[in-house]
Amino acid sequence: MTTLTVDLGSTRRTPDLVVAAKLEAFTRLSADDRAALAQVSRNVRFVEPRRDLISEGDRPRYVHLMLDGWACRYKQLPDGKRQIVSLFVPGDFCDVNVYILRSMDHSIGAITRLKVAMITPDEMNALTATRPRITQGLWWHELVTSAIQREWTLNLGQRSAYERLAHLLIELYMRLNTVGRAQHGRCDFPLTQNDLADATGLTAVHVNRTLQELRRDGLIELDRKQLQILDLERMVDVSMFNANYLHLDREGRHLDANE
Amino acid sequence: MTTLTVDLGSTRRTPDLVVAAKLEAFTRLSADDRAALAQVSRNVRFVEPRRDLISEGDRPRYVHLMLDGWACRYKQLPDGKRQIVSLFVPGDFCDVNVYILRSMDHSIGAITRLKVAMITPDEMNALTATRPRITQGLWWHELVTSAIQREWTLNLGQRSAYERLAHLLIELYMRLNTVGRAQHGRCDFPLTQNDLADATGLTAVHVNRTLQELRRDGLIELDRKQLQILDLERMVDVSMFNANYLHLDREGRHLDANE
DNA sequence: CGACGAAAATAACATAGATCAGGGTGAGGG
DNA sequence: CCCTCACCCTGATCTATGTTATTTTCGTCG
Repeated sequence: MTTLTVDLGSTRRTPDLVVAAKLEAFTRLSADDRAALAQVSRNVRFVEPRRDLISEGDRPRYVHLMLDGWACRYKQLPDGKRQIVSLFVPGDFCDVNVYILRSMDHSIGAITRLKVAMITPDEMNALTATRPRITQGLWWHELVTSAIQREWTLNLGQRSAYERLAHLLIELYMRLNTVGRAQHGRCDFPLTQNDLADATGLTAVHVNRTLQELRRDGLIELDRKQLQILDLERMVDVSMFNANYLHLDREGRHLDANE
Repeated sequence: MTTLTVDLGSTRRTPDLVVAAKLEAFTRLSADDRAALAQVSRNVRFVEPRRDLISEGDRPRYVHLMLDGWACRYKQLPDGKRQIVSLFVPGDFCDVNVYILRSMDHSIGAITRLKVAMITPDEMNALTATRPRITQGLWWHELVTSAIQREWTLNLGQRSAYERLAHLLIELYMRLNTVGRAQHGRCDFPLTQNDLADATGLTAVHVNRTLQELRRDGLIELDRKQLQILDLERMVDVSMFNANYLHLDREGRHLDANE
């Protein structure tokens, strides 16, 4: 993980292979590993914002891999309420193994325009059969995904609106940072206040009020889909953010506040 | 765990092998498969109520399998708040593959006295290398566990206290039913109102009031750790319960309301 | 450039659920 | 047999967040 110095020239380390960046948060990959990942990402599909990549009830046929753009998993209740249960950023896999199930119990929707790789079960099997580090990496990825889901449960169950939003912002910043899409406290942030409301179990009105509080307190700037975290340390503090659940603990790896 | 009262002759299908019952909700198992599961469950440990099976920060060394009793995953915040993020009932695995991680990001605590099998990574590998149906079953189990975690997110984010509690009660009833520990709307229910509060993100006071509403509305009886669901259909209705996320959809299998 | 729709902001008011402060009850243990 | 401790229950009050409704800003597209 190389650090960047100047605020801006933000060269992306692996513009073409975010997945590799993601898995390398856990394990080192060989050139062959990277080639295998690239190989498996050839079958690409684009999804327009606000369209579903896959809908509740569909039979899952592929493993999806986010190459670019943001997406969300969501569930809808008969009374119309919607909960975003998780978010996908570049480098995230949807569900290694989903195709075991008969039908999706939730939908996956595009937030921005999406570039996704569609990987067949056969390709997945070939990958895991021949590339043990990737296999390990995928298991790690699944474990982290579960850990994030648990943290969201905690977030919704126990944190106030203010803490909850701060926590979500840090999490996303951290996740983007590990794939080289966030530095110096700054990252793209395409969620609308409505999306944030659906993700945090709050109202859009209250999200609006609370974001303003965060701004007033000098913690963040958020404007035109750009997030700037002004004081990460205080953000971590007020939201009781503990990064252990992201399991970014490869040997020799460490995150540094201004990275 | 001995069964209760009169009511009916509730014969348990697989008293000694709950896991098998669980996995058979998804796939058929051969006699050899069952033998392998029994084999791997030899190394047993007991945990007293309110003690941790494993604590946040510990390095995970085994896969745990619940042979008897109830447990919960929980996370604690620096300000003392506690969230139960999931519940384990007999037949549940803790985390196939956890041992990949350096340290636990949450604790697992016993609710009742617990009988757990401790399975080593080697044993797991041997199991998955030789028993493909079990391997498939374990993947299914992991997918269902994730789906439950997402449903909890939805539950906390969008349902009212009344709906939320009703939903949780049905889920647990269903899960117990698939391993033969619940029939005719009745099952053991060892959670205190405090536990329920920690699991639903409510106050114990409000859980109390809400349970009384559920009783008043003729939906449940809950007394001395025994739950009776009086009107499953209405419960499903008011809580907007949709069983699809449990993926109990093996061919030829179906749940029936009074089972 | 103007105009239209989506997103953000504001304000007044309503309420589910939290908080606080007790009181009651029943099962196990000495 | 009574004590005790955990659990359950109750009532009064408070507040974080929801609701409804309207206005303002912004980005895009003709």
